[in-house]
Amino acid sequence: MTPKAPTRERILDAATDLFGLRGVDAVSLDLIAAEVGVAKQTLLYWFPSKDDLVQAVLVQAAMQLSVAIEAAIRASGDDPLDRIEAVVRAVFRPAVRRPALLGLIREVSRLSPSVGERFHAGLQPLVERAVVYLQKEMDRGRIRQADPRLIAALCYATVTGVATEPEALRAVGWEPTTADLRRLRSELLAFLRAALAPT
Amino acid sequence: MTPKAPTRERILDAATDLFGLRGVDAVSLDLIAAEVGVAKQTLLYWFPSKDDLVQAVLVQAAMQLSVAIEAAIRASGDDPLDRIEAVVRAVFRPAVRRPALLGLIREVSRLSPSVGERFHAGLQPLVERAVVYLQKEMDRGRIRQADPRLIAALCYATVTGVATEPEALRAVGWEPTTADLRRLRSELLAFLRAALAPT
DNA sequence: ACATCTCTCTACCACATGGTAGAGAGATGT
DNA sequence: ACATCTCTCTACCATGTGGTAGAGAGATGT
Repeated sequence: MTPKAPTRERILDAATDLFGLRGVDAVSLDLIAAEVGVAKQTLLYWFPSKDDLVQAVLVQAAMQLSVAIEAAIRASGDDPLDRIEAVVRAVFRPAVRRPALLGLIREVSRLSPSVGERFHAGLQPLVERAVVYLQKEMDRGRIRQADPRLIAALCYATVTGVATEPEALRAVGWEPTTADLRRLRSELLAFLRAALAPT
Repeated sequence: MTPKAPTRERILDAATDLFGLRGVDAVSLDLIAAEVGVAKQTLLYWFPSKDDLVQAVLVQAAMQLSVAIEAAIRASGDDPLDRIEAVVRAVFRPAVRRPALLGLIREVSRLSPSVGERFHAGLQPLVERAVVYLQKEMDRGRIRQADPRLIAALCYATVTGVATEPEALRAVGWEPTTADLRRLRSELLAFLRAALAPT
């Protein structure tokens, strides 16, 4: 039997999956508690309120994604398209292992402003760096000239959109098999490369 | 059966906005009733349950989008990139007038399977036509060679993603002004054109 | 041995929610 | 005038929710 992870961590993990999969509103503290195998009050001991739990979950998710992205950037080559591909792959990997991760991010917009605020602040440095980088590469002519901020948003929308909308993918006959997943990733990368390549 | 009672329509309209904006789970029947200015039981008279209301809202939204898209296609020229641009503009227009419309669609994935099923079935013909069209234009060499089904999904993800994630746009300094909206649309179109243009 | 601290539990509550029952008020058909 | 149909309402309920109060069980420090 695997060593029992600390209660707090197990709660965070279960909450991440459930929130990302079904949405924050649709998941009750009772459900999470049942999933973890503890009493609801144990949840409320570690996280004084549901909002606190949501916030903790978001902070952890943002951390994990940030770390994965930073690592991918450091390990990637110089060409901007290669670097972007590395980032997308880095985002895809955890998203596959835990499909709820990206779905979670989309929950942010409908949570209380304070929570969204903090999440936003946490990712801001990453966003700024990305924008600066895009601008620099555009100036160098290695990426198509455009508004780097909107390009960042568009890439983000494409990646998270396609990774979090199984409904849309099923509508075009896609299925969550390993093979289809690989095809999806490769088409996504080709799509982004084409969208960003200098004219 | 259902005469042109203004009440029913007003309920549908309010529900569309609220569901799309805050999510189905987060909007109570009481809230919708208050918004419309009737008693909750009046809602339950027109729509026997909340699920029925949700379904009706989705059907209406799908209809509106379908009609807008069909009209755009019919009115557009022959070039596939122009045609795609026309469709995107057609989707953007109602989405701006009523920001909740596209947000609503993203709710589908977490509703009861039966509701999702029906919605899916309603849009299926449109999707199939789009895929066939993309394939044909790829064969003609007027669109970049790729899997037409995944291309459809990717375009969908990009458009709805960017139209429904104010959070992501705010993160890059975007604001919902008319001017910024126009810039966003024009960048989005350039992005898609680049992504789809033949190599 | 005692006090304290950490962690989990049972028992309970106030409240919002979706939904039921049924009455009243006009309109409409005969 | 009467019956019926359509529409909206007030009153109420069963359930699930987030959250409180506080006790018990170990471990740890003195």
